[in-house]
Amino acid sequence: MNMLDKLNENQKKAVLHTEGPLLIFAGAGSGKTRVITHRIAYLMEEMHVPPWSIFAVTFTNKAAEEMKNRVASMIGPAGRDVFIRTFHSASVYILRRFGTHIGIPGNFSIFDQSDQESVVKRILMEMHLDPKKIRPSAIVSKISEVKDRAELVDGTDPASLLPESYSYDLSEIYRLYHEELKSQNALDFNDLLIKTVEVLRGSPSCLASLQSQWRYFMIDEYQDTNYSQYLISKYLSKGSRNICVVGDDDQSIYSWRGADIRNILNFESDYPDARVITLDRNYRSTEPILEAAQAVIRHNENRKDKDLKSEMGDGEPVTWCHSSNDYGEAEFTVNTIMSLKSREGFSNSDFAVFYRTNAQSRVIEDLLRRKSIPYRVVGGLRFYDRKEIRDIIAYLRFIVNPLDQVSLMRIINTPARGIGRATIDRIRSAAAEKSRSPWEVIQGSLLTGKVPKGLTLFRDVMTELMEALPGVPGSKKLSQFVMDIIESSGYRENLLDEKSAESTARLENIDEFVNSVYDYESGQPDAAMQDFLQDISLFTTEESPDAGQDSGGNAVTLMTVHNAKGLEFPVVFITGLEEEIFPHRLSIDSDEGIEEERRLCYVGITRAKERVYLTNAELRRTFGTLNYREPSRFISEIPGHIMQVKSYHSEGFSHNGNGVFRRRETGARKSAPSAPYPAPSPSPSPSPSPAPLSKPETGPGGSSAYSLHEQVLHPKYGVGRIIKIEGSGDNLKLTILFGSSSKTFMEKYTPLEKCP
DNA sequence: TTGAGGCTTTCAACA
DNA sequence: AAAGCCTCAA
Repeated sequence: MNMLDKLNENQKKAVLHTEGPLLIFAGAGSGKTRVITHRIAYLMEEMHVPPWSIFAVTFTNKAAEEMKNRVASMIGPAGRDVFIRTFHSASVYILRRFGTHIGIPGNFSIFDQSDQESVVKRILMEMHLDPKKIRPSAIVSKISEVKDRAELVDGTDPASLLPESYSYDLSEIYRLYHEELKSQNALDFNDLLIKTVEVLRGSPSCLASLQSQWRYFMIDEYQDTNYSQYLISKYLSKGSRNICVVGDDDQSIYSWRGADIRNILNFESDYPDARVITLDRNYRSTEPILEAAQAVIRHNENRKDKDLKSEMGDGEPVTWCHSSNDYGEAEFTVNTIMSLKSREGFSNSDFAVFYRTNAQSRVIEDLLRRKSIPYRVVGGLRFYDRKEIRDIIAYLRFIVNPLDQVSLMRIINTPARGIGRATIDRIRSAAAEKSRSPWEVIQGSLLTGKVPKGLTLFRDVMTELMEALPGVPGSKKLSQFVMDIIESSGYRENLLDEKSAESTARLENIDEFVNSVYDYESGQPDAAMQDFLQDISLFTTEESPDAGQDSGGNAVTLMTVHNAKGLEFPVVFITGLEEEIFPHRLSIDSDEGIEEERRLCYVGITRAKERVYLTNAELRRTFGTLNYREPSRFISEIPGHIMQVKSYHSEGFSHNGNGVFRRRETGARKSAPSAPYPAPSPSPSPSPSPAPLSKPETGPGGSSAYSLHEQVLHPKYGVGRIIKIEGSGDNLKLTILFGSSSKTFMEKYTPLEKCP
């Protein structure tokens, strides 16, 4: 078997150690994923372990998908039967199978942060507290923080963990919150893990059945596991003891989500017979990049000392570029991208631009767009977070789980059907009085007095849909069902009537959503609607299907540094390296905070294979106002002699055009920047090479069966003339002129007839 | 009850 | 700068 030939000594040892506990300390770029995938392949090929006996968890869906693909490409399609998921997704799997043992029906809703906030907001109002003074999001994060804590999972009264001395009773809110979730048959993200622990602890038969199913465990990014995740790994692997964890304390960046670094540091005391293997040869970054990254991370006090060695040889030094403002920073970034493309043959997909907060992406996006460089934004406003998608999902969620009031309240008057606050209050009080759920009140017509027409309509439409819910696998296509909802709820018609650029975009997104349902059902023909909903609730870092200008793949990648974890790119820009941005203002007051920011910076730099550009802007617009920012301390932690220093002065005006950023004369800033930083030497700005011609737009309706100016018959609007054709395939859109007004339709939804 | 327009608040990272 | 909340006229 030459599978092992491509591995170095320690990697090989890690692959060959299949029985008993194993801890792999894997430095950045040391081939961690390679080891995990080879280990899985080795287990299957050489040890003849069946794929379904292997349990692997990674940190993101993306990483899980990637790992599946890599395993499949090594050993063929059987690799796809290995259980590779995120912890949350594995928990949903376990809860679906065994949740009923602890009273959780399979059709539970999963509440994300905004769902949690609306629950809390209502509780606050019922307690006569002002949601404007006490922010629901703050309460939600306190609740979540407590639920991440080991003590709670181990059965301590939550009230004792909640901070006191507030003007309100936090533990009362906490209690009501959970009562509310229970009554709505909903779980939040923390619950998924906590309830899974409960199942494993409380039901020996469930545990035994899972332990006999899974015999080999691999936990990636172990430094970022929280206590519940630690317990889930521990219980599941207790039978076989074949647990392999992989991690790097320097890359722990999720302590704010309850990640507990002690899990990895205590592994050896948990498993005294554990084998420990360290991977410290870096196969990703050139020497100067690795040097700079290590120079930064060495400033952390609280870490295991280690030294990574680059196997990639010498390269270009890391560049620091100081700009006068955020617009200039973006200009420098985009100019450098263009110049590397034309002079050194890099292509768009070789570049990644990182930032600390999502809001920073805008300036860079603007400039990329202006220069016609295709880009994609990973994370940020997720596709499933868009209003119209959330609305449709709320319909689905409510139909699957009629106790889900958060969803009900979202859709009851969306689109507008004349159900306002007064009616909703009446429903609520009737529900409370009769101890029924709001839907039971609506459904059973339990309201006294006259009922708005819209409510009766809503009741009838929803009842019909609930009866048509694809229950038996294969009875009705999920995608067809979703299309029915979009139609019969009036959602689609409402958007069609609006005819604005925005409503068109929304229709497009809804169409894209239907496509995603279609893809899902093709991949999993037996899945029920509840499976689909639960799966997509966990799918968050998925990039929007229509992000950027070009989905063709060759695009510059934009994302937060957090999102960059586990990825690599030839050229990396880390932007906004300023005090109060990166490190972030809210982390700056504590050593732990700063150290986590520093690890984040380390993660960012170590994503790069060949080039790193660190940038900061002196003047940045935040919340609509301009602020001066000092360069980040992390820049000063890189010795001047291994870094190339530039400064870039923006040409032209700022984005808002009011001259705030009027160009300074080059050299106007003669005074050296504050002491610890090497003085930026004015250097010619990278001259923008001729921008590569942007791809010509996909010709209108290349393969379409329709042609411009053709006459067609619409079932509702009658005969019209096609005046515009956009998109193609499933996205084909036709704008048709009826008399003096025009309407745009998605071709795939519209039964049009051609008129000869 | 609706929806336009004005005022306020918000941006930390994510499953 | 942009989203969300509130108010008020219709």
